[in-house]
Amino acid sequence: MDLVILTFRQGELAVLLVPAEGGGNRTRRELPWRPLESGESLERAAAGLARETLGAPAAWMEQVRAYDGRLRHPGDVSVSLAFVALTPTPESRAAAAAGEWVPLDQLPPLPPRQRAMVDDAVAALRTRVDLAPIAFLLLPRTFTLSQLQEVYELLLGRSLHKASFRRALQAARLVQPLAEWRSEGRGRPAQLYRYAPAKRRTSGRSARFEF
Amino acid sequence: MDLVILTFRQGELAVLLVPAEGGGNRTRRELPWRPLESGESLERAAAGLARETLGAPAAWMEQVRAYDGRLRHPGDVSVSLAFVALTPTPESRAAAAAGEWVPLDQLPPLPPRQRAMVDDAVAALRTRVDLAPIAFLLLPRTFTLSQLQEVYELLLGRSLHKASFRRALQAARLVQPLAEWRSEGRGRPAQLYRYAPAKRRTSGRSARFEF
DNA sequence: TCAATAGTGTCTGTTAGACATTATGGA
DNA sequence: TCCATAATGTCTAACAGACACTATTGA
Repeated sequence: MDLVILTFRQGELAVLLVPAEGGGNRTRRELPWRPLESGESLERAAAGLARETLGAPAAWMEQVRAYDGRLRHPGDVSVSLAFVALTPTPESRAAAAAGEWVPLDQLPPLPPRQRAMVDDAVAALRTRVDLAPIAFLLLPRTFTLSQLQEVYELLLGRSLHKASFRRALQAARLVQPLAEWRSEGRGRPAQLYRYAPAKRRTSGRSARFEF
Repeated sequence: MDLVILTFRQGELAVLLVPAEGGGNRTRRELPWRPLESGESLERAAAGLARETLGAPAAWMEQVRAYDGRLRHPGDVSVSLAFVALTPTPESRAAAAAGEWVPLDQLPPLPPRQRAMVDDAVAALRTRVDLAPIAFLLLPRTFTLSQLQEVYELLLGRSLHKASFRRALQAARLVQPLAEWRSEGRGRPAQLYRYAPAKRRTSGRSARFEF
């Protein structure tokens, strides 16, 4: 069982890597993983591994997929199961309990199976981003709309139109403005928001043929 | 490893069930499954099991997810991996090599873990139906647009507007009309089509908040 | 004053869905 | 003839994206 723990940090998606076990080269890093004990609940095992590595429970977890022996893995296991976990932006002072946040576009060489897991985890998020409020789980409790849009753009892999993004967000009634503003350098300070979903929309999306 | 093999038959989605092994009650049926041998490729094992059960290779396969011991399974395995497979509408004469097509809404009681697999397999299809041309894999080589719309409605779980469906289909340039018509009972005969994707569209779908 | 970012109002082209109408077979 | 289904044209409301503009801070 391997874990892809993701967060939003410094304008990028970052994954949590731990020092490779087995000694050897001391600079090598890898995804957190451990053998699955028989009879163990998958979700419980993944949640436990996340808590150990992160120092706190993950905000969200989901299975990604299973992998077989065709890609090399640091353990000599033939089948691995990958989970993806999300956690809010870590405070700069308190890093993870064990490990280091590495931006997705600065990944060191990983064992091939783990490299595939990272890619598949992000792809899995991408397919769920407009069906579940996962973007909010990557941000701190209060955030600016520009930060939120940045997360969506990272997850979707493309830039979004600002006015349209805010219109859709307002229509979805997902966030609540706070009486606080934050200055991020040069320009006008941004109002802070918090995630506060109101009521469900009756989706009503039609058949699309996007392939 | 368990297999959820689906097809479109008589206006419904149907799943392929085989007689339960282990003797016992001779009317019991279950999903096809077999233990995974260590070192075996997951995809290859699933494809082999599909070919044995179906008598022919499946048109498409994908992992669904892994399950643990919290739900009972006919084998005494603690962890199962479910795959979903699609196959075109079977000819009425030539049934599956081993097993029987059962409409999704007439499922007999299944082992709880397999019941969850069926639900998850359909849910997984639902999320992919507008991202991959899986609907065509459930139909025979030639089909009417009403049949195609019926498949989409079953996969999406809701009814679609006929004119809009055909407009979107035409814009996607996925099907080609044939010089054949088929009469389905009372009304005007329907033109037959075949799957013939032309060129890619540059998706361009924006951020949606459908939850 | 300038640069940079936040936030909003208006316009327009696209499109999903409603509605109506024609086409064509079987009963 | 009537009915059921196929297939298509037109209209409208909704909306994504473009554009422009105002607001508010730091340099």
